[in-house]
Formats: sequence, C-alpha cells, structure tokens
Amino acid sequence: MLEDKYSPGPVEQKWSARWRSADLFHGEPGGAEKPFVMVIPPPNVTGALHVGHALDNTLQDIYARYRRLSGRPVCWVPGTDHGGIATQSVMERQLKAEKLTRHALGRERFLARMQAWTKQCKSTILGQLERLGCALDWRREAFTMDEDRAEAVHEAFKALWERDLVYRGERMVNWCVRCGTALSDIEVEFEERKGHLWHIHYPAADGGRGPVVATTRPETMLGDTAVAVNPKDARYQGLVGKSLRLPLAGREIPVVGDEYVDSDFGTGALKVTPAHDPNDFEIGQRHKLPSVTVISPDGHMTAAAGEAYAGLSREAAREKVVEDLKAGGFLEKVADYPHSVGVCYRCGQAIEPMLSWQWFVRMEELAKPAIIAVDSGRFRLYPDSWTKPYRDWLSKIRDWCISRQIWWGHRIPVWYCVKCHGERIKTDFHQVAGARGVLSREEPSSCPVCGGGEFMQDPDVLDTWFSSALWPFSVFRWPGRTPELKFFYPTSLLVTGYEILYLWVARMQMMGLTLMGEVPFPECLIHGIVRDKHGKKMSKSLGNVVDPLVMMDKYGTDAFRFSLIVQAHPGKDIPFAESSITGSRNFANKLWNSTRFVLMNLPQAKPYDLGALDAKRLELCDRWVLAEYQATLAQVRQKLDAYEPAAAADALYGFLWDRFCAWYVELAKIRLQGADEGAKDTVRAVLVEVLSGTLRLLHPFMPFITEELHAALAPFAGVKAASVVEAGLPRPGADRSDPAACREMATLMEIVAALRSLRSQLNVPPGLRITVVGSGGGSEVRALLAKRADYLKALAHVESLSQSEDGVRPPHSATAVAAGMSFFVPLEGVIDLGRECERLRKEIARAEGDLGKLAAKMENKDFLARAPQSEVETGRQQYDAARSRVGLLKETLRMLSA
RNA sequence: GGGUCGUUAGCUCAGCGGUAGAGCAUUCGCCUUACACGCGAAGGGCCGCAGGUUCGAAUCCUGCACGACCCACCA
Repeated sequence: MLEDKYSPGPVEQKWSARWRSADLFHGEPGGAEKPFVMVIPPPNVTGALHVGHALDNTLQDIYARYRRLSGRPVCWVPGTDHGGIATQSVMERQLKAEKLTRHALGRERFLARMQAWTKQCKSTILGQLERLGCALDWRREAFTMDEDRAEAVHEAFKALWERDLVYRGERMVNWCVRCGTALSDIEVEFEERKGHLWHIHYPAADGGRGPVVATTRPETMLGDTAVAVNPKDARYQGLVGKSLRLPLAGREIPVVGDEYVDSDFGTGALKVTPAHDPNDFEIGQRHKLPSVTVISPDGHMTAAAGEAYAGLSREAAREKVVEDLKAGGFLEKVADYPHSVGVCYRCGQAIEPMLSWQWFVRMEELAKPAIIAVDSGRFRLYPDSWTKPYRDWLSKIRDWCISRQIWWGHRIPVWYCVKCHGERIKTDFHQVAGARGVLSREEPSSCPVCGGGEFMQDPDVLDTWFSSALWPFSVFRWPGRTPELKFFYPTSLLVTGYEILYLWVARMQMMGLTLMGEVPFPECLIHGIVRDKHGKKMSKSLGNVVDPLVMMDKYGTDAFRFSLIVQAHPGKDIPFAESSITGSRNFANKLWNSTRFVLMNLPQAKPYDLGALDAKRLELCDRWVLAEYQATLAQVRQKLDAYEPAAAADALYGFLWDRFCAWYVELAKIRLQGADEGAKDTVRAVLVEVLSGTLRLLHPFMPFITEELHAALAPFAGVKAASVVEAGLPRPGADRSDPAACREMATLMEIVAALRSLRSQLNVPPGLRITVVGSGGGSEVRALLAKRADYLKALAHVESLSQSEDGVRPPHSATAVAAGMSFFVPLEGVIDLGRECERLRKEIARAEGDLGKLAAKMENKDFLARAPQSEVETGRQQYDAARSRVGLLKETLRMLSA
C-alpha cells in the first residue's frame, strides 16, 4: 500500500474474482440456524440495468451481507424475468429494423430468436449485478421461463383450474392496439390528456329535433346502438322509447332510460357504444342492445363502420367523422376538455376497450388469505405507510386477466376440441365461446366430450406476472418437494419498489398463500424511485437517464452504492445528482487515507490487541472514541434492523469522518509522534480496533473498499479471515460506554472550537502557535485542562496553556469564552483591537439570544411547576451556562473598551 | 371523486414534544508530515399558512393552500 488516492477499478475486480472463486455466497439447505433468504426481483431480459436496479440490488445486498456478517446462513437467489410484452416489443423493434415481422418469421423461429437474444441479455444483467458487488448465490440462478419454472407455472395453473379459480370468459378487456394484446387492469395507466368534448345532434327518426350527446370519442358513434338518458331527467321525459337516426350511419337507434346516466354531465344524453366502452357495454346488456364493433384489434375501422371509414386508423377516422358531422350540420359545439386516457404501461398507446374471450383468475378468493396475513402481522410492509394502500387494493380487487395475445411467454396449457367448438375457433379464437377446453401440457388424444381427435391449443400465453408471482417458490423448484424449498421457503425479506407493489408483491403473497399455504416472505422493504436531481422521472426522451455503469466507472462502485443508499429514506423517492456521488467518492477516499495513516503507524507485523491491553493505559480520547464506536455499532444495527438503511449509512459516515478522523486521529498523533513506546502501542491498538471494526460494519454498504482495507488491517487486528465476508461483524466485547469521558471530551472540544474560531476570525496566522491563559471555571474543568493541555495544544495550535488564579487579563489579549471559562490569548502585534471588539459584540448578541430563550423558560412558573424535574434541572444548567457566558463576554468587552 | 405522502438553510434532504441539523453550494484562511477527493472557520432558516392541545410544538390535533404519487368505468 498505498497510493494517496483510492483507485476503485482494480480493487473491485480483485474482490469480485475472489468472492466468486471462494464461492462465499452459496447457501445449502440444512443446519440448525434459521437462514436469511431473499429472491431477487428478477430484472426483465430487455437490455441493461438502470439506476433503479442498482438501488434495489444494493439494498438487497446490504441485507444479504449484513445478515451473513451477523452469522446467519444466507441465500440470495439471482435470476431474470422473461418479461412478456416488454421483451417481445423490443425484439419486434429489432425485426422491424430488418424489415421483418414476427408473423413473417413464424412462431417457432421467432421464439428461437427470442431465446438466443434473451440469453445474451441474461448474461449481461448477471454480469452487471456482479459488478455492483451483489452477494448472490450464483449457483441458484433462475429464469422465469426455463424448464423448472415452466413446471411451476403449469402446476400453478392446474391447481387454480382444479379449484375453479381460473376461467375463460367474454369480457370487456383493455386492449393495446400497438402490442396486439389484452392487458390486465393494473397494466393500464391513466394520463391526463388534452381532448375535446364534441356535442353532436342525433335527430329523431322522423326528422325532427332530437337530443344532443356529448362525447370525447366521436369515431365510436359509428358503433352506437342507442342513446341513453336518465329516466328521472325532466328534460327527456317522453323521449325514452323513441327512435333516433344515427348521423352518418343512417341507422335507427332507440333512446333508453338508464340510471347510470348523470343528468348533470354534458347534455345529460349519452351515446351508447356497447362494443367499445365498458359502461356502454353494461348499458347494452341491461337493455339488450346490439353491439356493433367498428374498431378492429389492430386499431383500424372495420367494415361495420361503413364504407367511408373502413380501413382508416382510429385517429384518421376521428378526424373524418368530425368533418362529416360538421358538413352534415350535426356538430353543435366543440369544447376543450382535458380528460384522463388509459394507456398501455409498456408502449403508452391509448387503450381500446374490446370485447373478447380471455382467461381470468378469480381474485376475491385469493385475496382473502392475503388480507388476513397483512391484518394479522404475518406480512409486514416497511415503511408501514404502504400497508393501508396495499390492504385497500386487496379488498377492492377485481379479476385478473392473464391471457396475452403474444408469443413470448408460457403457453396456456389448454386445448380445444375443434369438433366441439367448430372450425371458426381456428381463425377467430377470441370471439368464439370456449369456456374451458382440456387442461394438458401435451396435445390430448381424444375429446372427453365428443371423442374427437382434433385439437387446437390456446394460442395465448400467460401474463408475465403470472410466473413472477410464483417466483419465491418456483426458484426452489416447486412443485418438486426439494430440500431447498423445504429449507428456504418462506423467504425472509423482499426488497422492491412501490411501482410493482400490486403488480408483483401482492400477487406473490396471494399465490404463496394459495399454493404453498404460507406467506412467501413475512417482510417487504419498499423503496422509492430514483429520479433525476430535479425530482423528474428518468426517461430516455428527457435525456436524464443515468447509466450505473458509467457512474461506477467514473466514481467507483462503492461510492455509487453509497450515494444511493444515503438518500434511500423510507418511503421517499431518491433525487439523484452526480454531485452526491462525489461526496461518497470523497468518503471512500477518506477511508482509504485514514487506513493508510493507521498502517503507516504500525511498525510491526503483529496483532495490536486491545483486549490484551490494561484498561488503565487508555487515556481520555481512547475511552471516548471507543464509547462512540460502540454506540455507532449499536445504532447502525438498530437502523438496519428497522429497515432504515439511510440512517445507518449516515451514522457510519458521521462517526468515521467526524469523530474518528477529525478528532481521534488528530489526537492519536500526539502519542504516535511521541517517544513512549507503550503509549504508542495503546493508540495503535485503539486505532486498529475501531477502524477495522467500523470497516466491517460498513462492508454491506461499500463491499469492495472495505474488503481491501480490512485485508490490509487484518494482520494487525488479529483477524485470520482474509475477507470481511468470512470475518463477520465485530463481536460486542466489553461494555465501552463511558459518560464521563464523553462529557470531558465534549468540554475540550468546545474549547478547541472556541479557540479555532477566535484564531480564524482574528486572522491569526495558521502557523502561529498561540499562548493561552485560562481563567475561572470550576475545579473539574481546571483539573481537566491541567491534565489534557496537550489536546488543546495539538488541536488549536497552542504553544502553552496556563491557568491564571487571579483572572487578570494579559495585555493585548483576545478572549474566547467556553465551558464556563475565559481563555485569554495574548496577541500583541497580531490583534486588531477593533476587530476583537466587533467579534465580541457579535458573540454577545448571539449568547444573549440564547440566554433570552432560556430565561423565558426558567421564568415560566408553569414550566417549573409542571415540567418533569429532570427537564427543569437541564434547563437550569443550560440557563446558568448561558448566563455565565454572557457575563464573561461582557466583562471582557468592558475591559477591552476601558 | 377518493386516498397516501410531502411542504425545514441557495439545492437535496434528516430531525418528529424540550435553546434548529447534515451533505452539497457560497465566502474567508490554510499544500499543518493520512487525505486539497483535504483541513479550519464563517454566513445563511417567522421549520407552507391559520387555529387548537400542552408548562413547552418544526415535532401532536383540526382546517386551508400548494406539490407529488396512487386508486376510481362519468361520457
């Protein structure tokens, strides 16, 4: 060792390789100790990892390493998700660039290509996780679409099927015309978009005046089969039952009365398009209205829309319809109307409600045990603020549409007898009633109903979240009764972002409870989203995306991780600024240099064992730093256990930089630069103990640099293990708490600060060693000063410290007031009297401000009478200290001005 | 329309019942023999607004304003 700057690159490579070759992160079933188990939220195999993944996996890594260091067996399972629609769309874009389509390629060749490509993505992602330092159990890597997981998916579908929890039904589903598939309700996002409200006159069938309807989607009027009004609406009494003539189409449509219609909205008359609106669909059902499909699954107008419109896109049709309505004199009014539009969460295209046959899971049944689990505390969310939204969602759950009209995914294992369902099922699958079919992974030999031998497999695949929902047990090869499953399920903790709380977490809970009879994880740590420094979501189009690899290259992995974690406060999003990595990078460098300093002062290759040392040889700062060290260890553990990693990181940062480096190391130099070998060994032992111990606790946050530094310190710390991972956390030894030492150090620190401030404000040349005369103060402080003058000399650059009995102020002195004492600093030739007076007046003003507040408190009879005694006592002490300070400062100023 | 969470120093955020904190940024002085990715010092805050509870409120309660997010089938 060691350069004076830390170079992360080689260190990271070295330790990654060591961890891997030593196979340190593998967990085997067995043993008496309860294992700590996590499954990774499997990233989609769509490309590379982003900062969100970096945060998510750093958090998990912190817990994996922390629990391992605490002595528990740990198993953290890595893996990736096939990612359904998202992944298929990326491939389709690739194909488009080659002027190909998946249909041109055919299902088999397309899937082969997907396999090859996702395999490549998988290794990229796993490599990036390793680069991030993740202590994953690499031998347990899983993929949501490999053979073992396919087994699990099939078993799960079968189990639900047998309990009648899946069904095929004709519903109004969310259809994405771009992706060409149905989506579940939670895959639809709502965006506020600027739109218009078109008011259209629907004349009476006899040519007279009819009602005016208001719509945001005029193109759907071609599929209208009624106009609905509220039966209680006075304006439309007598209209119900009358016929109207649908503009442009010319068909006659009836007016129906339906309570659903809100008389206060628009004109109070609602056009009804049962085929393209969920509400209209229901009205249609109630009134037995026909349904006219005018928009096809690919987003173009059908023949039923009329010759003039057939083949046009939705957008083009809207324009033409509006134009034609205007030309025909039907358009009464157009108003600007911002409204929310449902869009596909993958591609952002407007969702088209579409009637079709799809597979659903009955959720009410599945949600019941999940609600009980969260209510009873068997499942807990951190922070707790997520519990209510989570519970509410479960209690208002709706059936889950799980069939997707894409190719990339687990094929639905259901076959339909062509004879029973008719030939049409081959060409028009989603419009043909086919309630169940035959459940089987392979083609069945004969139809149990008619004995027919020709089958067609359901062409659809399952929602990617279906296989994700099984992840906590499918990774252990359920439905096999494997030793892993027995030992590792339920897992211990799940870490993920709130954006997939319902999409994933809730579904894992429900599936785990339903299929395994136990919660998949009793605790879930929910973190926020990493945003840019202005709090905006990162997106390619905004150009504010941060690439984790670039950050790791530039600042080091540890610094990058740390910068994310210090901001990862429970329930908060993380504004990410590059400047915050600089801070963490500097922190890493600080660690590097403080270790370098300690090593420079360890002359012999032998353990400097604190435990073997006579406690009497410890002096004030040793006792103090050991107490602070111990308190820090306790605090960090407490914060980590409470799932407040940012607070834990902050505690480590504060201790290391401020207490250890800024104070202790500086004080240690006194003895290290002295001649007393015994004293030197004492400091060395404390330095080694505190630094190596803190580094070990810091390891979960900054795994690479702590390994490197710990390895350098290990021989001196008497630690045999070459790796922190093997060494574990420092064991709590003797109780080091020491209130007396902490009090005394606080006093000395206060005096040092006062002297430094005085020096700085009076422009005392930094090189000038000052003489200090202490005056006043209690016997305790005086004794402390007499004993530890060396601390002041070292830290405030003091030449000599004496204490004056008579309180006489030496001429040409500046005065610092601290710890109830005055410290005279003779500065003849240096001091500027005016400047000193000004400084004193400023201090007096501030001290009087403090005193005023404290006096008000102490003069308050109610406070004295009602506040707890200890509080009054504290107040009294503070008041006395403040009063004495003001007194001393004023006295000084008076003498100076005299 | 419901719900959740915010509103504290120029910026990003801690603190959540006892005299306002950190990091970054700013200013000043220092290459003091671990570190200029450093050291020391300084400036900077009616803790969103209005009530209430309390001896005491940034902290608890109630309103309000603004912001963000989530949920919800009003065209």
